Amino acid sequence: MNNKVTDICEICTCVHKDVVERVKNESLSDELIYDIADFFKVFGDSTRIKILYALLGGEMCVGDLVEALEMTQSAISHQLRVLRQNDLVKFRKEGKAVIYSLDDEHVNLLLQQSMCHIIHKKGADFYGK
Amino acid sequence: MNNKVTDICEICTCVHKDVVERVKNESLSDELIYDIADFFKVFGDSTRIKILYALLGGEMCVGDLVEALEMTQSAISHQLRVLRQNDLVKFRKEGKAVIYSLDDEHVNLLLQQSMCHIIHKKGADFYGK
DNA sequence: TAAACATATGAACATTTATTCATCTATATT
DNA sequence: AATATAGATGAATAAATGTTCATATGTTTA
Repeated sequence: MNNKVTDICEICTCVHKDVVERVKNESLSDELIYDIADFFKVFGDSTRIKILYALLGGEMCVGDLVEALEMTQSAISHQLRVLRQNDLVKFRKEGKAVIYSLDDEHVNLLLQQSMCHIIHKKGADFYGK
Repeated sequence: MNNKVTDICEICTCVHKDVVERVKNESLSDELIYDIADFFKVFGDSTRIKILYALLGGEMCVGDLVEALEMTQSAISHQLRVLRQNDLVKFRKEGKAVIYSLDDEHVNLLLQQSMCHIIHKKGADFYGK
């Protein structure tokens, strides 16, 4: 098969019209779809997960994160920006330091849930090293 | 600054030892971190979100998805593989057709939650087109 | 005011990832 | 058995993403 988006209907015959019709009617706006995907994308990076998990324990300045996660200051800072832009962390300034904390109640819930899910599924050890 | 991972401790002085110590002790295994990030990564693509959302309404064959989402059969099939590999969808064969459905109770919950979250935050319209 | 420090950021580079194209497999129909 | 159909998949390409390097900004201290 070689479906162009424009001529799917004529070529593909294994179609349940009622199902397709219903799904098309109930479809979400493209904008919402992208927002949902982007939301998850933020959680889809190990550095950001580490940062978020660290902040679950309380606020931390950038230097703390750099040392605790053993990564460069630049890498941490770039990822903090992503988290900021998506309203997952907030910050306050204290002299030279910038102190970050979780911004969102949902974050906690979401991380806990996903960990339960994964641990349950893979039987992974919770704490490591 | 120019932090190498190996010499962070000597260079960076804005560090709260107690905090760093605690975070290091409570850190998750690298494996679990990657599993969590990978888990979210699966939801971080608009095509996969569309497929999952479509399947929330009930099982569908590949051809139905192709037509409903107006994408090529190949693109749909590739993404179904990702969803399969992550145990988010299951399938049964019926003649030539392969019929997919959601595999996991969590998926429903997670999608609903994230949508609520985003709609709440952005005030987006739920249904679109 | 100059120097030091904590953090942020732009550009470059490397890696990952999604889609397309072509082809392959398996089932069904003639 | 030959042909048609539904779906899967490998390779190639284009786009997105994360890290590093170098440098900029803003605050504090000497």
